[in-house]
Amino acid sequence: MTATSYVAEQDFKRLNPVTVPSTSSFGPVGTRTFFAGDVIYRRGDKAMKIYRIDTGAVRVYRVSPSGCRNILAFHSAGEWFGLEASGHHEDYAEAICETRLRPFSTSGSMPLPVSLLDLCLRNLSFAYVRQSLIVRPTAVARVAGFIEEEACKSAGGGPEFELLMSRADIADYLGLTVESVARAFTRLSSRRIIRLDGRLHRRVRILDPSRLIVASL
Amino acid sequence: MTATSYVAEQDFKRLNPVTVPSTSSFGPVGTRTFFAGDVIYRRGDKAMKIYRIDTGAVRVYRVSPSGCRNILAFHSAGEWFGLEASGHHEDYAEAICETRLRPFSTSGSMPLPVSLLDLCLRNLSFAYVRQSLIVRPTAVARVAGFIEEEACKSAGGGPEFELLMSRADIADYLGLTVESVARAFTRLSSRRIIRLDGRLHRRVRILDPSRLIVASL
DNA sequence: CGTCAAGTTGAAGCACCTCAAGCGGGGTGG
DNA sequence: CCACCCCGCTTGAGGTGCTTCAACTTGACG
Repeated sequence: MTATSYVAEQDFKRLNPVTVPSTSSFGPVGTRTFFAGDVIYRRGDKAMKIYRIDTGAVRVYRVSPSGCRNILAFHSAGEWFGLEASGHHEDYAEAICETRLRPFSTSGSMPLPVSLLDLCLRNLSFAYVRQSLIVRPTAVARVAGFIEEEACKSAGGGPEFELLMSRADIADYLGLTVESVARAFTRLSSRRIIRLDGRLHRRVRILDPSRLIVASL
Repeated sequence: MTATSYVAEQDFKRLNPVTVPSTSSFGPVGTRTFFAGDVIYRRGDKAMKIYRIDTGAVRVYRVSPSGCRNILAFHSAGEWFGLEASGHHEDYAEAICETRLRPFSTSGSMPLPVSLLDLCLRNLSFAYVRQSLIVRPTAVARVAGFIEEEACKSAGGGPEFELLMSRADIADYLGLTVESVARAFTRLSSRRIIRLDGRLHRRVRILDPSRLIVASL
């Protein structure tokens, strides 16, 4: 179980053209833009805001005492994250691609456009789904379940969609190694259950939804 | 019905700063008693109440499409459970041993003695802890982490405590088989990190806390 | 064209799972 | 009272699948 290096995508970010974070007058706090690998908050930071994703995607993770990164959740457009029980963040949040966020202060008197309880229940529900993913016995089952999940989130159930996250991110989310994830993808691909295309093989087309479900059991 | 009543040492001061008024002041809802294996609610039941545990312990689980039981959480004295996002329960709840509960209606006009948001945040926090447990690579690491967790919850960090749940429960919680859990226990035991005693070897004494931590990494 | 990052593939080793058998305590019935 | 059964736990042997380490491919960028 190798600890993944997080330096990688930050280097990648430096190659991207730098744009000024737009401070459009949207509500009490403006929109902020992040690039792949940018840190949104760190463990230990004061938790005073919650964030809504306009475009892009975010990974929320913790680092175990042994140094392994453990991704708790991927959040994509329309979702909220950043709510903490205590006054400080217990985890890290990073953009996995170009991402526009709207922060909302939780301490201010400004009314929030979302119920904190609903938000929390939704994230709890996500957590339970992930738990049922991780305990699946084989790597193929976990990856197949992950693909189903992403298909629902990204494409509204449509057959084709783009994975925003790297294989390493998926591995740290599913509790597998990068190699096992890659092998699971190729196995599903060679069995004609999915097809992989595009840059870094991150474009997924589900060819046989019913066999994908069978594979995920 | 097996009247196997494991009388748990309760000190329910720890997690909840909320003080619960006596049942009488809350009118219609009283205390209910369950025995080991009794069902508290089922998947599909209308979710109209939340429950506070007075004494005993509860397992909350789901059943995967493939028929595997997946335990999401163990709750013990002082903790709350049963809150659902939708109007129906997505999971099952059963008593692990003799358990006294206080149900509180969430729909009534009666004020609740606990913040639903706090409750939800706490359960989310539990879920994240469990996730970091499950992804640990080896069976010994998972079981060691589980023992630490239970020591904190049951004995307030004390060196000796009683496991309320069976090895099968632990297995379904950690994503392992019963045999692997048993082997991990014996391994920790023969390495003099813990000692197992009592009925069904459920009494655990932590002999070497620091090596337990090392084993859990 | 060289470099680097991300992904894929191969080979060897080990950990977990499966199946099976063996304990041991508690409860039941003769 | 004692034998028996049942259930939970433990232990053993064999097979499978994941991890580890390593090499290779591909695409992007300068």
